[in-house]
Amino acid sequence: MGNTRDEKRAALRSRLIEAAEDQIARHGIGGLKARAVTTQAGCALGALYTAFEDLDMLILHVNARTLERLGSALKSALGEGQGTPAQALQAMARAYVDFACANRALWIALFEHRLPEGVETPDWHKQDHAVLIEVLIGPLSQLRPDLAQEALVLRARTTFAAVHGVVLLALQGRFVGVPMAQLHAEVAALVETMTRGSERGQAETAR
Amino acid sequence: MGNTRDEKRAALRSRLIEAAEDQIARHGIGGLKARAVTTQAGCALGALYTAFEDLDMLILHVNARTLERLGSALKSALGEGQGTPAQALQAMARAYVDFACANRALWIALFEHRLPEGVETPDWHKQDHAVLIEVLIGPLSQLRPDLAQEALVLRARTTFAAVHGVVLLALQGRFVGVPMAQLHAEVAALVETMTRGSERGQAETAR
DNA sequence: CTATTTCTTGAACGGTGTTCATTTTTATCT
DNA sequence: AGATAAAAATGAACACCGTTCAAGAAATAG
Repeated sequence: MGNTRDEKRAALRSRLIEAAEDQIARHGIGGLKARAVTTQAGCALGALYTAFEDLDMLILHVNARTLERLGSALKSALGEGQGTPAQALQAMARAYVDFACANRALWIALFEHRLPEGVETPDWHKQDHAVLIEVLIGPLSQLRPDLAQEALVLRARTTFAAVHGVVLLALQGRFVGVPMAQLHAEVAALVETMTRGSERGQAETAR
Repeated sequence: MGNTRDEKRAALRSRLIEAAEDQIARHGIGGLKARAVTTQAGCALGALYTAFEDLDMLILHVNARTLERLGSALKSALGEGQGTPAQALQAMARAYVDFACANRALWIALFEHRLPEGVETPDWHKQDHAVLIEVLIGPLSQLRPDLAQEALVLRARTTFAAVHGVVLLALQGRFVGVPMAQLHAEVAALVETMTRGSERGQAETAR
């Protein structure tokens, strides 16, 4: 049996990711410690560095899993919210807020984690984020048929970032953030304002 | 002379804040080290802890200074952008983007820094953030005279957070962020969309 | 069963923020 | 001014962190 090696290696990686996910969910990204995670995964301290290059890379794998679940939630909301583009955007915004609230620490880890100075995010993980923008392209292109593909992608990033900013400041508990009790309502109001502004603005943009 | 003690103490605090500001500006908030900052301030390692409770508290003082400068920039933009509320909001958004770009690391430090689990931000520093919302109340109340004061404050926080999100993801260099080259244009487009949506939405909100 | 290769282990390393006994400086009192 | 008391500055020492690597354990091949 020559594949026991690879199987054990994969199992170790899996156990480490699971343990890291649990640690981050419970203590935040700053509470992820190499010793705690290896103990919980049932391996030696050094084993972490045979499975992953780095603690940072382990975090990236946790984030990849979180993004996968978040992507599913958004796609599901996009499927259910079939009607006007405005309804689709509202459904996805709601799903985004719900996911962030239900997976607070893991969601925050997606955007709080920073690689050390000079280290670039690996390409495989960059692509994991793409879904956050892709789901917006459809409804946005209906709302703004005047925009070219390039401008549409930019506007999708901007739209995502706007909603994201409201959720982030709220969940981080920042002083300037919206209180959690009003988060759903305020995000809904923002999306409504943005869709209305787009509908009306569409004609004038060409000047 | 009995005030030499307090003068020296104040001078030490000032030197430490200045050194910390320089370190953060050059190496980011993660590059702020107690030994480097005390060396640059010309004092012993332990002196830091006679002047401030903590490295975190030193960072809060740096952030307070940054917020003061940012507040001035926003107020100045509000004063110059006298015309329609839409113009005022555009002027302040532009000033916000300009400030963030010109003070990248210090601005990022405002929102990336997190206190350890369980430690609450002191009240004096919470109030330092208030200006970010206050400058929006005026133009927003003109744009939405239908909203009560309470709802207006909420909407101001949401509006700020939306613009903030776009700037943050861009300056952090996140994959889903808007490229820096398009940041000004996209923020301007977002503010325009939001103001148009508000003007049009104002009547319908009561249902 | 032995020899060889491969992987796993955890003590050790360098670097971090923070503390505290010691020294040095400052203020007070005759 | 000099002696004494109070206060503050100092930096070695501590606890904890991520990461490495010589040594041991395990798996594979002969």
